[in-house]
Amino acid sequence: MASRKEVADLAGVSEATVSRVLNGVGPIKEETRRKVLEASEKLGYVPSAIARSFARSKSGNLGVVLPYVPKAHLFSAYFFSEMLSGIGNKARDSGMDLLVMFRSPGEVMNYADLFRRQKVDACIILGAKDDHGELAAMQQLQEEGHPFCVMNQHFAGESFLEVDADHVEGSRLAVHHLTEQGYRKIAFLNGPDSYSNSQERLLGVQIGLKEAGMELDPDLLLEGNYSRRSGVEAAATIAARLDEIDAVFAANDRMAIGVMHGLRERGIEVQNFPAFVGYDDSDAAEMSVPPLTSVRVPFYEMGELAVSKLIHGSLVGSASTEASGSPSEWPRELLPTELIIRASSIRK
Amino acid sequence: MASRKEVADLAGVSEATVSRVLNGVGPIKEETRRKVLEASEKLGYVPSAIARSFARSKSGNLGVVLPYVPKAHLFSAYFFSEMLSGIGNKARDSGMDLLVMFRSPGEVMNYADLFRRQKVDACIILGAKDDHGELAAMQQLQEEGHPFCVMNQHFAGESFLEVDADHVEGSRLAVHHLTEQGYRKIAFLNGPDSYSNSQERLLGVQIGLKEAGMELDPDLLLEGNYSRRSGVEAAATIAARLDEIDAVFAANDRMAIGVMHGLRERGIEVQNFPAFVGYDDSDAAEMSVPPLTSVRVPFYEMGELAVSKLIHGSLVGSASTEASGSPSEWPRELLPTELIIRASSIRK
DNA sequence: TTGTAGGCGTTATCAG
DNA sequence: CTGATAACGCCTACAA
Repeated sequence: MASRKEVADLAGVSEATVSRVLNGVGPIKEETRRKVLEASEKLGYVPSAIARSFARSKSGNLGVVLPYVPKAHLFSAYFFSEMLSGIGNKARDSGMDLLVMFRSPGEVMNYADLFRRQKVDACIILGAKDDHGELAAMQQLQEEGHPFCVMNQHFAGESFLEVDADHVEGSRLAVHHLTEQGYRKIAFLNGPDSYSNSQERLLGVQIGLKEAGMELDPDLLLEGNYSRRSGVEAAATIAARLDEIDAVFAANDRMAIGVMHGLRERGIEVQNFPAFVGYDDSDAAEMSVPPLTSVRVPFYEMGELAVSKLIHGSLVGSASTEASGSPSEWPRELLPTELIIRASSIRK
Repeated sequence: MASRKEVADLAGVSEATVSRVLNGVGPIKEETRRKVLEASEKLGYVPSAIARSFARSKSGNLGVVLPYVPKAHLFSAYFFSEMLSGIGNKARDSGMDLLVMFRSPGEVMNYADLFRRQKVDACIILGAKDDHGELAAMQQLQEEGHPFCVMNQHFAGESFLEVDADHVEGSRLAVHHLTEQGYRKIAFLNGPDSYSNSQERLLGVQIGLKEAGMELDPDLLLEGNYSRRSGVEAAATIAARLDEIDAVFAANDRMAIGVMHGLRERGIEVQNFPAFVGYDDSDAAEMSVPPLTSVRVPFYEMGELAVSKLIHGSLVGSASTEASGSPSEWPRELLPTELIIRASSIRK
């Protein structure tokens, strides 16, 4: 493999000049540039990313932390592959590589070490929970001035850079869609309270009901864990009170589908199903029978946005990796959600 | 951030000794070790991964190339997230980090440059196609002696390190399951021929039919592109000849479900559906209505295996990153597939 | 068992 | 506009 020195020799210039040409830095005489490029081409020279990182003290990597994926599949693959694609494409445009890490079940991630070891210049955290260890790890990142972005989770009272969708509005839309059609007895199957997303959905549901002059019946508020199985389990409750329930709004598609399955298992026919609305508008919604009305979340765009913010904020790529912006610089702006209406929620 | 020199000073040893202790290299007096560890702990010293990479000329990264994910979602997110999890966990155990890259639509990947730039020490290629550019890129890798592994795609005549599942057997099992129950008019909806997986499925189908004293009716061999949509389209053909078809085997779950949807759209009732068998045993199979019989592929395990092979083969981690093994060292061993029987294929 | 010193391939600074 | 040259932080013979 050709070295830079060989290129320099062949081009009749110094190594420094080769470097400048290849990095497009500083003013270079056109002829010199051409000579260098030719020599480099001919020799098949490729600069070492490692050496460059070393010299610049920057890895050129964007870290992406993914949640632990248990057998139960609490998290939908759709969710993450969409976000990851968005992140990946945008990162590529910015010349960064993606370093992905899976959070492990027990272990509390020490995010700061990622930076200290210089494996990443910035990072995006997906599927975080609002628990003590997680919060502390992020606060440390913040204190040490490492650029990072949290997706799909809000930490109240903190000034983290966050990217999220408007789940309050998404949930309100879902409920409004139901009440508008005359459904009055709406059960809400939410996810665990430890995700801000769940709390936001609850709020949206309450707002939606209030708009229709109703309020959430505590008996009709159920909690699952975002897995299909938990939906199946919730179906037991729902089946038992089918006469007091005419619609079900679930906090994600997997649970909505789980409930449908559970009802079927109990011999309840589709025509006797309550109306259903899910959330995420994942593949599964489209594939479900009946096709599931669902709240679309722009995961892909959220991924892109997270990268843009990280880079655009001069948090990465600029000379100073110092402090991330102040709270006021990063107001919480939410991407819009949208209701996709399918057969499951249409009044028969 | 504490430097190694400070640690050395505090511990009263040389930097080299600090390095040895932290890397567990060479014989060290227990007391020295303790002193170094203490000093390092107290100062919060964290060695720079970049500098280490530089000194060792190894990035410590395992590259994972993912296919382009089009809007059409030809590839199932399930498929990749499972493989990625398997790869990720195993890689972590081996102290490697994952560098993921998305293939872009037009561009022919130059895999070799990844290595030349030293971004990765080894790489795993997912969702490769058997086309000219792809093959050439891999041959180059092979020639230059870079360790890599191809998953889910076989390149005949090449001696690449490959990890795949036994799709011939998986397909045979699917067909056998159908013929065993007396289904005789079996339509096969395959994927594009440019994936070896499709070819293997076809072979398995032929074997399965032959075992039952039948053979594949060319009119009942359909081709989709692994997307749900292509299944919906195939449903047109199937619906038109519903009297000549009593079972459908699709090369993946998405297409199987697409066919079901297509039939429903045409007003065909579930009780008049042909038997269905899908492939991959993805989430969707379980969520489908009726639940879809499918061939389980151990994607997670395949991911783990790929990493093991790459590492175990001393292809990575050892001093020599020279040639990858000879063909005979890497015979094509296939992970077992398994038929998961659900309602869709049970004789009513 | 430990210290010394050379080298890894770039970038960046400073002269010229 | 271009050429020297000093870091960069760690690993690893080699020497002691």
